[in-house]
Amino acid sequence: MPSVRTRFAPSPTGYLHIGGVRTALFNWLFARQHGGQFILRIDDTDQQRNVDEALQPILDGLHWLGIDWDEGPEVGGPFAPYYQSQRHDRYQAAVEQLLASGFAYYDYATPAELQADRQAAEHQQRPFRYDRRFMAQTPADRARFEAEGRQAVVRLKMPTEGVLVIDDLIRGRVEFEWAREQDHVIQRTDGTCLYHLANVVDDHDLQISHVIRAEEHLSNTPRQIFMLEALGYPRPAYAHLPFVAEPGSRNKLSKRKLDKYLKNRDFAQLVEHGRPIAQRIGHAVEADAFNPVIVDFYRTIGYLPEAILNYLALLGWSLDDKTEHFSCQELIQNFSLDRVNKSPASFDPKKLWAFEDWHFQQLSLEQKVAQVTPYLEKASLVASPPDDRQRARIDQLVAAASDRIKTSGDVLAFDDFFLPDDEFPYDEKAFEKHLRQGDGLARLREFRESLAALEPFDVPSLERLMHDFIAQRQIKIGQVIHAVRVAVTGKSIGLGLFDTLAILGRPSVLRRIDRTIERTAAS
RNA sequence: GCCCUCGUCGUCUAAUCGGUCAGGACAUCGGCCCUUCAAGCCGGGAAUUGCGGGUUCGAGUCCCGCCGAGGGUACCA
Repeated sequence: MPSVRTRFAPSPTGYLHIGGVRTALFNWLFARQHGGQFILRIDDTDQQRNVDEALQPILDGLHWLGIDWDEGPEVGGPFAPYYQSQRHDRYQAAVEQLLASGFAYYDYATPAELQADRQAAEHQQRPFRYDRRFMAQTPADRARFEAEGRQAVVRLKMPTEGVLVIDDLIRGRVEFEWAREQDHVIQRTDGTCLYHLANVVDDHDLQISHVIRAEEHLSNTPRQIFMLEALGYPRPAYAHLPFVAEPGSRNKLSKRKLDKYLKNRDFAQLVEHGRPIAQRIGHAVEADAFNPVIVDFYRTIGYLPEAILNYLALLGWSLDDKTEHFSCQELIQNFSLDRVNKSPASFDPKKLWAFEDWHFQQLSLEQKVAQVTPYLEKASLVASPPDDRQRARIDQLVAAASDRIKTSGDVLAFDDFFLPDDEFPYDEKAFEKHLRQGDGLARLREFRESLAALEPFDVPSLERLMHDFIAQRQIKIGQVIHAVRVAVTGKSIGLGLFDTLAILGRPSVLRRIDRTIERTAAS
């Protein structure tokens, strides 16, 4: 049985697109499930800019997600090089073979002539097909055309009749009439080769067994099959995946349309949640990469790779009518191409968020702490690495925060636990409401006295203290708790108050309350 | 224009050979709880399966015709 070999072939564009990840993921899952190889090939045929620089973010993104490749950049492999820009001699050889065997020809039509023909066909409302009037059949023809100052491209000599049948693993049987196909160009006048030729040669050279790619390539498959058969290559299996579409639409998700997506409430929320986190750790938020269409966005904010992979896997694939949560291992075990959907699936930021929440809550306390600590370090809230006191505090905080932390970066919402007692900022609205108005300040002073005498200073004692405190005064807990919270954290939202006080510890709590009381005096 | 693909609640989807009130999840809405936030618990609404025909005792599932969306039709990938 021939081994399963799949590939992901990104162009070095400088970023890893979320739709690209889904394609990579399906290829990877399929290869891993069958004990085959997953190959990373770089489609840099017409790349002007610095390939290394534009490729690195893609490699980094895949590494981060845990999508590893058996052959390709960084790891090499038996079929190197894995960069199309370095494989030109292979393409040249294929072009020559096609020419020699009569499956391709030199063509001397100018772009202007072709354009005119195309328009004429359009006016007559008939399908356009090049009539080969500048096809050179002999060396003499070539010399004659060249004497006229014409330059040659190489075109495929496509069949003019018959039907091509493709058994797509996802779409089923698809038929194309050869007569509708064009004599596509495979080599330009400057000698460079076009994508489809390169693609066919590379897939063959790398012994790709299953071509799993986006559906935009389905219509391109006939010309590729024509080439590979003319070249004598075996036909790989094909699986054309539906697009990952924009939120609430059938259009392909695109990096360029961020402005438009931001008008979508859910999408905007995703960005609004991430922005303060990114800013806090010194990550540029205007940068192109700060965009939920790009994987780096999620890495910056501290999403879990498992959550993203789980969500993406379910975008177009499902196991049954109820299973939603999968680890990578479970995906590898259960994935199958025949349960991939045919229709485009739109990207839903809210659902991704729900997966992130679920996966994060699966983590042990220790794992959560490990996830979260780098964020505190990057924001300079703790030393790097944190000292023992800070470490203990992170443990306590994460435990008390419970599911309030959903992405690693969320820990920064609790920065007040790591700021000096006389430096954490106050939310002015909350301060006004709970400390300047009503009797919050008076309660705070009284409560401070009780706190000073409390022994031991832990959660159960604090609860008891509060209970007695409000019972004696015949007041409701809300009449004191908010004032205390704002006094010690500066915020009106946060952890349970008793946890907050216990984590801070008595000296810190008293200093913070004193600072707050002084602040009410100053106006 | 022509060719190809797709079309089930707002979104992701489920529904063996056609066969119980079209199921689940996310979102949404209400209620409970309550110390803010987050959560938790209980409940609700939401799809005449793109539309119109046909076959059948019975169709989301089969057939025909429309419509809509996307892709291809490049010396783009």
